[in-house]
Amino acid sequence: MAQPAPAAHPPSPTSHPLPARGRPRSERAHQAILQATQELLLESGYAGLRLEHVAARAGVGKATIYRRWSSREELVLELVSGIGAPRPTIDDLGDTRAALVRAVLDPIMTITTTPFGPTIRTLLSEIAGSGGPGERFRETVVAAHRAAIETIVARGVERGDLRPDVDAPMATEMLLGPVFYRLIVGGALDRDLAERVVHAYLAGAAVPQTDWF
Amino acid sequence: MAQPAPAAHPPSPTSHPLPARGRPRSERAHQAILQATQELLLESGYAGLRLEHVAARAGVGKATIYRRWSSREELVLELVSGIGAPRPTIDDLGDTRAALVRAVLDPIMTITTTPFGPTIRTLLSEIAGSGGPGERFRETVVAAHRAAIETIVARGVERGDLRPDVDAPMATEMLLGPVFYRLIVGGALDRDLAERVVHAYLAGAAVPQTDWF
Amino acid sequence: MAQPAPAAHPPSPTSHPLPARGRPRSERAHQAILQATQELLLESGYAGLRLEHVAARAGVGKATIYRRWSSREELVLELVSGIGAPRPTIDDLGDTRAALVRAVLDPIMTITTTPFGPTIRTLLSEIAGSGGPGERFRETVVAAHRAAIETIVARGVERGDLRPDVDAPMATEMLLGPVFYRLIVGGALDRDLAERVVHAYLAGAAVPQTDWF
Amino acid sequence: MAQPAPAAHPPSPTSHPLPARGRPRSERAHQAILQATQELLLESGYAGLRLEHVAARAGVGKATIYRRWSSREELVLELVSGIGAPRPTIDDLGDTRAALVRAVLDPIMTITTTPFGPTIRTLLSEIAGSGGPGERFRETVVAAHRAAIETIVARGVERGDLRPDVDAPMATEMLLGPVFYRLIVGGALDRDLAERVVHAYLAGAAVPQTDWF
DNA sequence: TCGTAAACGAGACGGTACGTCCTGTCTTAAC
DNA sequence: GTTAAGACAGGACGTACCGTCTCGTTTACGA
Repeated sequence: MAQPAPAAHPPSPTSHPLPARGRPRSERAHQAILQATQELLLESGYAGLRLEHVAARAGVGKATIYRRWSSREELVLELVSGIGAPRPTIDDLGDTRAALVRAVLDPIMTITTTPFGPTIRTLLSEIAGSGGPGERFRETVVAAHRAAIETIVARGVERGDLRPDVDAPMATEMLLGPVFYRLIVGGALDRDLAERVVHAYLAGAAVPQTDWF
Repeated sequence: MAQPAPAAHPPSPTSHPLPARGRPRSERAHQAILQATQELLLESGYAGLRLEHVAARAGVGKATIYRRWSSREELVLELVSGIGAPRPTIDDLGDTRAALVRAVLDPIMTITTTPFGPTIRTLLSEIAGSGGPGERFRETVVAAHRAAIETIVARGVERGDLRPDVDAPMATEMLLGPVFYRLIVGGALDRDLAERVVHAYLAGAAVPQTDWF
Repeated sequence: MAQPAPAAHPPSPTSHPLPARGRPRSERAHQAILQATQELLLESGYAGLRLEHVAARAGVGKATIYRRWSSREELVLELVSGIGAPRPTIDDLGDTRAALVRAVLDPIMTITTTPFGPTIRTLLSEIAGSGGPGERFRETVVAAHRAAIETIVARGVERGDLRPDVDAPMATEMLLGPVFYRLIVGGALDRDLAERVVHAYLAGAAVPQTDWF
Repeated sequence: MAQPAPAAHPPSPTSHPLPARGRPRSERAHQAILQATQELLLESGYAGLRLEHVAARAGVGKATIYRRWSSREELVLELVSGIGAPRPTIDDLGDTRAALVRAVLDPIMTITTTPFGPTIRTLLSEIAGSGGPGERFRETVVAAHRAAIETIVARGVERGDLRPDVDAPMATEMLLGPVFYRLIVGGALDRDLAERVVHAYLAGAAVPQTDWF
């Protein structure tokens, strides 16, 4: 969840199997399109994004865009998928709390310090939908975060930091839920949020030593 | 958070100060527009909503729509704002846990059992934005939920059910965050979710009697 | 062909047969409508005339216009018909040439010195058409001119000023044709035109005493 | 004044200086638009002509029309300008009278036997106006007729058929005026009219050998 | 002195067309 | 075979008027 580099163009996964007939595709045009899309997405939002404007700003014909991506959705998703996986937080050193704070802070930093934050905001509706974009976002970004948090929780239990009966599958919802909540509803997205979320998650709200729950 | 009744048209905040010159606006047309919008929103999503189609289905001229709402956004937001406030949960009977479960379950039920669930999903990007629609949604729906939860938490503390040092302002984020998380990322939205969220929130994940946190 | 006074409202031809129940029609509104129509016709032409604007400028409801005239055409025609007949040129004193000049000059003066000139220009297409407006124009304005000219020609023949074999029915075409020609094609509309037309009409273009024609 | 062929699209006055970038304009669409305009103009008149209907009947997008003509007026005028110049009547064989009859008959035939007659009738108001359409009509159609008639008159004088002192500049008004008069006011437009106009113009109405004029 | 009834101003109504903009496809000449 | 350019058919946008209607108000007449 760091390098914003947009992936290479999909039709050539690794190498070019064909002997490459005719004029080769322009890498310059490809990058210019992605760059222009990025800018216009932030200026006008997803709903206001016009491929005609992308083409004009990139100095490219519209057909050159359609040759590479079949729709506005496809094009934008290539940008967002670049958010990638979080650094796996594998280099933990025995501090469960710190690891959780880092896991919460990671998406917060992506949202607030990279261009993908605003982009994601404008794409929320598409991500929430059941169509391709949402699926792709879930498979890449979300799955990575969930895996990281579940790893930390499992280690915390092993280590004796966390209750053995902790509801592990809910951990991601409890810890990242507040981040998404503020993404939608508003509110600060900063280190303080990460720390208070982790604290509340660990400490619990109920008076300890009671058994009414 | 129950009656979908759309508010009366905006220009009359409380009462009608003017003697009402000219032919009055047709309540029939007003309702037909909202009804058609509702239907088409669910059929095609927000991005696919065409005011021309709304007008046609409602049997109304386009001008009659624009006379009431300045944009597609405004129109749709009036629908969503109809979600209104949750039943205040003030009639609680001393059971803090049950009250919290109900507070979490309330938006879940709205999302899953009323037409506003799908509608909200398609409007997430607009709600997350800083424009008028998001503001309005926050002022009505969100504020009501936050108030309800903060009331329950305050009572819980008074009653001795909750820690005196509980991070009360974070309670809404911790409890509703998971609901928004699943709204975006996917996952069941049901009573089981509400109960597990409340349990995790109350119990905490950390091993009790420790003081490492 | 002088007094622009618009006729009284059509539904009461001479007297009021009904006992006149209800509020009587406002003469003030009637005049204001005609006045506003006149102004807007000159500002925007017939094609650009909007009854909505007429109503606004007259300070009148649209229904008040439709109560009196069934269409834009009807309203405008009432204005144009006010052009009326030429002064009959009956007071001639034996000078055929002067009478003809006056007959030609009369419509020229109407066109150039009254508001009906520009109005007629914008209505040419309607007048040329076979619909009601043209019919009305022909019955009133045109018929009067034709009658005046034919009277003068007949007297001229009696008097011995004009050839006995003159093509009398063509006289109107020959004398007023050039006026209409310039109305459409452009060119000065003044006394000089009238005099040259009459001169050419009387003298003929052919060399006299020949018999090749 | 015969071939209705509409001129090529305006932006290429003589030749195409640019290397013609992008897809070239479709000649097929161009002709379809003019054809549809022609038909609808005769069906509904100028005032009733709807570009939306033209586009539909031509099987063309509205933008394709606006790419070529900036307004309804422009489009229709291109049709009318197609009336073009009269056959120059230069091949005259010494018969001044016959040449004049032919010059008068030429516009009569255009009006009565081609689709441009009704078209011109509906456009009279526009032609009479000082705007672009009228200017264009005058520059093409009117100028050609005037030139033809003035040539005939000059030759007639040379030949000794016409008076040396004939008011040559008035000849066009005298000969074509009656045609325009009947176009507006009604009346037969046929060979008889042409012959009577020319006879009256040549013979003059006054008794010959008098000198009272 | 009062209804009663029609006209009044205002302006909303269901429509239709406007002229603009954008979509996704196609067609050109140049490379 | 790809490129930039730009025309293509289609369709929605938001605005402007059409001719009709529905309000609350005004103005006259006949009871």
